[in-house]
Formats: sequence, structure tokens, C-alpha cells
Amino acid sequence: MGELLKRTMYCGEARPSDIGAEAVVNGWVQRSRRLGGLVFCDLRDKTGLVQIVFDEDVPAEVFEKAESLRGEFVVGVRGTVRERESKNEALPTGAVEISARELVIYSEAETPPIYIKDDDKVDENLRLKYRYLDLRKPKMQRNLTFRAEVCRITREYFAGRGFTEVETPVLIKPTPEGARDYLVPSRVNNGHYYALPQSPQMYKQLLMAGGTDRYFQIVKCFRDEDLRADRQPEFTQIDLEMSFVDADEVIRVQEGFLAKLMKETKGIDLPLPLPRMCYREAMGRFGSDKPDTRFGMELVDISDIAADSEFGVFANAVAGGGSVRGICAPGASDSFSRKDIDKLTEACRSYGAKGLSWMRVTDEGVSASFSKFFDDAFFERLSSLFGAKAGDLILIAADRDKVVFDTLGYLRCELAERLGLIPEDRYDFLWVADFPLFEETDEGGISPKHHPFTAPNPEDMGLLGTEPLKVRALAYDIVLNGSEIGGGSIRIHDRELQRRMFEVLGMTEREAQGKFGFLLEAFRYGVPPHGGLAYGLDRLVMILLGEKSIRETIAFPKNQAAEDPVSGAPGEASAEQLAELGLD
RNA sequence: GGCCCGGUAGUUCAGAUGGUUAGAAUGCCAGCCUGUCACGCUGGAGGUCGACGGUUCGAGUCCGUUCCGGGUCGCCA
Repeated sequence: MGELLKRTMYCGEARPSDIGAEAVVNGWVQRSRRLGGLVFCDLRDKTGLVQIVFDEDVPAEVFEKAESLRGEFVVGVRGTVRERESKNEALPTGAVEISARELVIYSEAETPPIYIKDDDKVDENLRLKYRYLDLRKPKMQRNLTFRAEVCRITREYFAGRGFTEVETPVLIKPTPEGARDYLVPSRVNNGHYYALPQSPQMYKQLLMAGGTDRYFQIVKCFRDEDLRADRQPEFTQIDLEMSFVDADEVIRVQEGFLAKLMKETKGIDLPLPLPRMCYREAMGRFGSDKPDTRFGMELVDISDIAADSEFGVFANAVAGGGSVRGICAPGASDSFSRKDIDKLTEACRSYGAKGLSWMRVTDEGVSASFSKFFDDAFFERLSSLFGAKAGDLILIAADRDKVVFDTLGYLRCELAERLGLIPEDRYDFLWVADFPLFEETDEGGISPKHHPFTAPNPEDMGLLGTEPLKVRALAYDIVLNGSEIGGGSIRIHDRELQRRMFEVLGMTEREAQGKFGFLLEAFRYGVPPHGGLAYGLDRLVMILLGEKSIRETIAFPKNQAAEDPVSGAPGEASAEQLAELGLD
């Protein structure tokens, strides 16, 4: 198609200071406008757009070629930067244009199935199938660049503080704990499998045993679970571990990182130290272990006054060991019809709520779904407990604590979103600490809330054998705007304590050896006290970019069926491949 | 696995109550056009209404099944 024109500037860089200079730009044709004896062409690369103009001064064959330009042709242009006759204020390059002299068409293009435009509302599958077109959008280029910047800052910060970047294996031993593993069959050892790591947890602890002292890694992790807007089967963690530290030290180092990150990406001075809250308080005030603290609407516990009533829903909830709690949505009474509340109630069913009680506060008094069970004095007390004003809507859930918290935690965020109570451009970080070490399984047993290497709080050690569910862990999550962006803990480095942990979990010595033997063995030869943390990079980037899905931060994401629409993965293996693996 | 929303020109969508040849915008193609920048004007092409089955004289529309996409609950130590 012709020679390569050597680029002298990016499209988006052209400025009035370049006027008079010769310029060569390479890029994609965003759009061309033919006006008879004049052709305008907006040329795009990752930096932006610049207008190219072909006029009567160009040779006839160049002009002819210019007239043939169509969207997404890849071209090179040599010309002169000059001032525009009329500026385009919408473009950073809008004061200038490049008067073309030479045009090379590197590659023609068929009409693309999606538009290369940020606000193009296109079917998600089509976008993902033609991801390479989607990536041409300025927003996607901006997102990828931003992500790379976060990675650069990460390396700069941790490398500058004595952390060694170490790559851990991707083919590891399957550990049937927690999330489902992706399995990789071994050819050399037929019938045996590798797993892809859900996290480098055990290897980073081995690194501490190995004297690495401080480790970090930006690392792919894999979990074969169902997808969500903020969950992909392969995702990236910023993983780190430190020796000879307590939780406060881990947190202090992270706060330095987060402050640097916010300063360099957003120009925000993060006030340190970041606020901390214990798990119980987070649940009680926000119904969530990752509360969004950008707005109020906190939960109010009315179990005391609701317990002793004729209203069975309230009375039974409290009698059954649960609670009655509610939130007060300011000014929501008018904007939420009976039908809207019914829809909210329906949505709450998936959290286990059998219903919602509601109460409207108006100038004329209150009206409530449960009014016939209570007198005026009760409603006055209720209003004052919630601090309700005329026009407010109070929603109340009565059930087991878990259901009440899940329901109200959901409603709080949902209503805040709909009522526009969430301030833009605000970044609320929060440490949530003192998580329970264990949680109850559906079968009534107990399982680790984090992982079995998480250290119990020394203050609660006495409860380990008697009331394990009350034991707090030396674990901490970092929450940003209501999303968990990272979590970590101090690990157990004492063999006897580790042995007791497995015992409490009902795991025999043999089982523990089978699953984690190599880690336990390493701990026999001297292991420092250590702890660490891992951030979900994709999610962190998503929130900082204000995106609703982590797909917007990943170059080639999977769809909800965990397929890569670009390549069609996963695919079938050939008979030969299967035979070699002993799988035929 | 459950629930919710969606599937109609290349793309984004509209098509109350079932009724002539399924529309719009944009994109695409052709012609005209020397200052456009979402250029403009004229003309044109473009559809198995996701698929299958049913009800009906008649189905994009109603019913059933199924496939696909998104969201969500379960799940995610």
C-alpha cells in the first residue's frame, strides 16, 4: 500500500505552538467529510483527534485517495500544521489542523459492527466480541492507561520500601478449600492435576519463611465461580506480605500507599490515618461489613420497643433471637409509591426477607403498614428514634440478624442511589477490623472466614475451644466507597496454634498434612511473625475510574458465561491432546 | 441452580388493543458540494422480528419450550 511515514507527533498533541511545522501523523480515520473540492478527515490515535484537510494544493492522485477514505481506514499523513479558519472548541487540537501533502493508506477497513464512540450504547456481547474495536474508544484507552499508571505507582511505592517483587508459580497444587479451582491436567503425571492459584497465599508465606522479609507482586488469580459485574474468573491482585509486623504496621504501610495513589492519580490529599471500624459496628450501623460511608441513613435498632407488641412479625423476630431494625430515607415518602415499596420488598426477598414494614411521616402524622398494632405514642417514639421529619419514609425489617442486616444494607445503598444521596468525586476509605475468625456453615459447622492461617486475636484465645464463633481474627479489610478493595491479616506462625486451628475446624492431622503439609513443614524450621494484604486491582481501578463493571478495566474480559468472546475460549481439545493427557 | 430485565435493518431503538408492503435515527452505497467539524442536499440498498412449536382466517405482537446477553441471589476459604 505504500511506504511507512515516520510519525513526528501523536494526533492529540497538535497545538498552536506547532503552527508552521511539518508533521507526520498515523492513525485511524474517525470520520471524513467531503465538500467537493475539499476533504476533511478526523484522524484518531490513542491520544485523540486531529483534523486533516486536503485542498486544491495537493496532487490530484492524493486528493483522489483522500476522497476514498472511509471510517477506520489506517493511514499516515504528511503535512503542515496550520491555524484553522474556524476553531473547534470541543477538541484539544481544535485550534489547528494539518494541511496534508502526502497520504498513505496502510489498511482499508470494512464498516465496523460497533461505533468507535464513548457513549455508544452497544450490546455487551458485541462489544466484547469486537474488543479490539471497542479498545479504540478514547475511554478504553484512558482506562488502560490509568490501570498501567496504578501499577507503576504500586511498583514505585513498594519497591521503594524494601519490598521485593517475586513471581510465584501459576501451576500449583489443588486445594479443595474455598473457591472452586481451575484444574490443569498434567501430561507427565497422568491422572494428576495442577490448579491455577486463587491467590499466592501459601507461597507468599513460604517467602516469609524464606527470609524475603517483604514481598509484593501484581499477580493474576483464578477462581472458577459465577461472574458478576465486579467479579471475573481471572483477575489481578496487588499481593504483599511483610515479616516481623503487627496489624498496625501493615495498615500504616498501606495507608502510605493509598495516599500516594490518590495523590498521583486524583490529586487528592488523603487524610491519614484512615478511619477504622470494627466488624460489629459496621454491621450494626450499616448492615454491611463493607459500608459505604459517603452518606448516612444508618440502621436503627428498635427491637426493644418492638418486642413487646401485638404485631407478630416484630415480636416473633425478637423472640426468635433476631431483631427489628430500620432505616429512614429522607424525603422519600413522596417519591416512593406503594407500588415502588412493593417492588423493593420483592427485591429484598432474595436476601431472605419475607416482607418489609414501612411508615410514612407526613405533616398530618404518620401512616404505616403496621398502624393497627400500635398507638400514637409508639409512632412518636419511633419517629424520634429515627430522627424522622415530615416527608421521610422509614423501612423496617424484622427477622434473623443476618437477614435484617443483608436486607437493610441493600436498601440503604439502593435508596441512597435512587435519592441521589451519594456525593460524586468523593473517596471514602475505611478499615474494617476485628472480623470473626470463623463463620457458621449451612450445615451448622464452622469454617474460616478468611483462611485457616489467619491469626486469632490473642484476647479471645480462651474462647477458641469453647465458643469459636466469638473469636475475633487479626484480619482487616480496606473498603472504598462501599466496596472491599483489599483484605488481609496477621498469619499464624506458631505450630501449636496452627494445629489447634485445624482441630477447631474439625480437620484431622492427616487432612491438614495432605492439604497444607508443605507449609506446615516449612514452619518447623523457623518462621517469622508475618502478615500481609491483597488488593483487587481491577476493582480498585474500577472505582477510581467511576466505572460500574471491572470489564471496563480489563483489556480482554470474559462474559458472564466465563467465555472470551474474542477468541471463543474455552474450546475443545483435540483427540491427540486428550490422549497425551490420558483423558481420552 | 433461583429471580429480574432484554433479544426487531450493520448499530441504537419504536412498533396499545393480533390485521395491507414492519418504521425512525444513525451507519452504508451513489451523485452534487471549497471551510466542514454529528457538514449539507438528492437518491438507493439494507429485515428468517433470536430459534422451535402452538392458538388463530391471520402472530413482531398471545401461549409453551428453548437459545443468547446483562443484572442479581446462592456461590466467591
